[in-house]
Amino acid sequence: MKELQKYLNAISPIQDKTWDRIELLFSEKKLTKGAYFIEEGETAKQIGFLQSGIIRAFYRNNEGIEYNKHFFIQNNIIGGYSSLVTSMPNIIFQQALTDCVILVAQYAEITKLYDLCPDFERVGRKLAEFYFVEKEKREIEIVLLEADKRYLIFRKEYPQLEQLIPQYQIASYLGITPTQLSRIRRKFSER
Amino acid sequence: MKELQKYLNAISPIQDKTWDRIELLFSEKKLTKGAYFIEEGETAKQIGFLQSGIIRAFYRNNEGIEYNKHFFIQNNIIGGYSSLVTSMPNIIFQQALTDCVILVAQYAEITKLYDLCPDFERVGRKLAEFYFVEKEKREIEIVLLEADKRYLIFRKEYPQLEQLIPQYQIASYLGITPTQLSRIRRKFSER
DNA sequence: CAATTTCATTTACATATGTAAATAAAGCTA
DNA sequence: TAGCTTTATTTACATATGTAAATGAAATTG
Repeated sequence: MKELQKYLNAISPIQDKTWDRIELLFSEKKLTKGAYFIEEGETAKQIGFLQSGIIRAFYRNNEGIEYNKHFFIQNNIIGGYSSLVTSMPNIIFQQALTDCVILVAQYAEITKLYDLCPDFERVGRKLAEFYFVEKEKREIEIVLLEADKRYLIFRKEYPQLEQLIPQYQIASYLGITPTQLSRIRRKFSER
Repeated sequence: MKELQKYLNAISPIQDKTWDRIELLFSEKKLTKGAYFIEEGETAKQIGFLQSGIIRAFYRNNEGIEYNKHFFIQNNIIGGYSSLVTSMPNIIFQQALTDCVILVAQYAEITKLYDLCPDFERVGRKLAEFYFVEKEKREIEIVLLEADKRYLIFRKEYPQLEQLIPQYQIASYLGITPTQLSRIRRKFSER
């Protein structure tokens, strides 16, 4: 719990009594490798905080081809934001790539608390803004940079991850096939 | 002004007296073709509502290569959202592709009004959420679809635009060269 | 209207990436 | 540990896209 408090406080300061209320909303839950935090067809209801483990957020098209939109690592908020705010079924799913421990809260409870604690609502808004900026950056990377450059950015952004998850998950994040990632890796190791 | 009121009301209802205050913040401004609403290096201060004309939002990298992130058409909000919320210099610029008439307000005045009118703040929040969802959709398109499919989506999304702006602007939106767009267009017209 | 500039298309070639199948390596399980 | 399954790499070929330069068409301007 301590880590969640630290995380929220770093975004925007929250009062101690606000934290007392927040704490009550979250409870610990375990996800084993391969299990889903958000599944196909569901409408998102919960929000989480990843205490340990790795989760991927991904999209799957009609032909079953998947694209990894994002990897979540320790001490980050998880949950289907678009689905939460639109109340439409998820099109982005979230799955544990390793065993995970998460803190889970009902999103409806969170928004209720927004009404009572403006300092907490500010955290929520800033978080959304931060995600927006991140997304803008990634969109530009995807269009303007080639896969080898994006691979280097991935390694910088997630230094630990490369050892922990399969190559084909990384390829999917980069928007290329495992074949192509293999070629890129060979190219870099040859020098 | 009427159109702006309609636009905001459609997102979330605003009271008449709230609208009276909003109206005071906006004033009309003209942009001639080629002029910038947001320029390089600046930090965004203003927000606008496009009454007529076309504006492109684009990114330019170190080598001067540009990527059109978005086209704004009539009756849409414009402005450098990321820069407004982070107070960092713009990395996305906005330029008129045709002569434009816009309504302009100081963003600081807008946020001040949020404090007074919760119904207006709700509009702001919903708008941000809507943008977020749009972005998620576009990210998926870019990674998962090939240029010819994205071209068809562009034509559906902006039916009028193809006649009004140069092909190379469209190519830049699709993340390809004018050469490649030309090939794609030929492919479609051959059938 | 002629000249100039801007834009779109085409051409030829190079490269990045995809697909499908084979092989190699690593990890898991009975 | 042996055998099975999953994952990673390699190979051969096809295709999408890029680059650079030439050409053609359209728009603009003096």
